[in-house]
Amino acid sequence: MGRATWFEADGTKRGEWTEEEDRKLVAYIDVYGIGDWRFLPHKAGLQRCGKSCRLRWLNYLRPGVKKGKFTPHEEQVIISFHSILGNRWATIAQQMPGRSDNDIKNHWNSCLKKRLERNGIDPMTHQPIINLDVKTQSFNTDCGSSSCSTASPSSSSFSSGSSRLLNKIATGISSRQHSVDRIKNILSDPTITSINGQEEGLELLKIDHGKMLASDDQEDDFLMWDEEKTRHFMEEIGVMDFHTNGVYNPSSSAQYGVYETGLLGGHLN
DNA sequence: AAGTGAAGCAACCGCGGCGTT
DNA sequence: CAACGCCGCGGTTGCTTCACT
Repeated sequence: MGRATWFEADGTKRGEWTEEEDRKLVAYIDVYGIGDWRFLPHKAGLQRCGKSCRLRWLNYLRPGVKKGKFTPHEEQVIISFHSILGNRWATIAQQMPGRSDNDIKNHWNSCLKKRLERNGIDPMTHQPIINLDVKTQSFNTDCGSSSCSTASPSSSSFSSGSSRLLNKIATGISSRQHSVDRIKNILSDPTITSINGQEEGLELLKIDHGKMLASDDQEDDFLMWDEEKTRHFMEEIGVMDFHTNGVYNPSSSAQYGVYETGLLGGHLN
C-alpha cells in the first residue's frame, strides 16, 4: 500500500518508503535521537524531506507504535473523546498509547464515522440525526422498527426548543474550530441555563437515544460511552476546572443538565 | 474469472502556532 | 513588536486489498 515513488526536481524522494530507508531512519534515531528534522534526512543518508521522515517515524517506526485492528474498547475511547474534543486527533492519540493520530484519524474517517451514521447518529454532534423529513431518514430503512418508531416522532416533538439548544452545544463542541476554550465558552453561555426548563425534552432524548442504541447489533455496543472515563478526562484537560470562577460547576446537575444526560459523552442507557 | 465499488492504510499538502531573531 | 522559519496538526489524496456481483 501507499503511494508510488517519485522524485522532486531537487532530488527529494517522495512516496512509499522502502525497508532500506526505514532501517536508515531507525538506525540514525537510535544513535542520535530525534533532533532537527530539517537536517536529519541528510545526516541519516536519506533523500527525504524532514517532514516525511517525521511522519514515517511517528506513525510507523517509533517504538511501541501499535498496528492492526482497533479493539471495541479502543473504538469506544475514540468516540467518547471525539464527542468532547472533535477532530483533535493528536489530543485523542495522547490518551491512547501506541496509536498515532494519523491511525486514529484514518479509522474514524474510514470506519467509525460511517458506522455512527448508519446508526442514525450525527458523527459531528454525536446526537441522533433529527430529520423532519421522515422519508429520507437513513435509519428508517436500516434499523429495527423499535428505533424507527422512537427516534423521529418524539425527537421532533421538542426539536424546536431544546434540540436547537442541544445542537448548538454539540455543534460547538465538535466543530473543526472548537477547542477546550470553546467548550468552556459554550457551557458558560447564559442561554444554556434555559435548559432548566427543558428537562422533559432531555429525558425524552435520553430515552430515545438509549432505545436506538439498544436496538443496534452487538458489534456496536461500543456506543455505550463510559461516562466515568469521559468525566475523568474532562477534569484532566481542564474542562471541569473553571467552576472556580463561578461560571460552571459540574456538580450542579440541576443547573446544567446537559452533561448529566450524556450529551458530553455520558452513557445513554 | 473479471469487473466494480467500498474499505483500509500510508503519505502528502497546507495552514496555524510558537519560538527565535 | 514584526518578520521569519520550523514543527505539529488536521484534511485530503492515492494506492492496495477485499468483498460482492
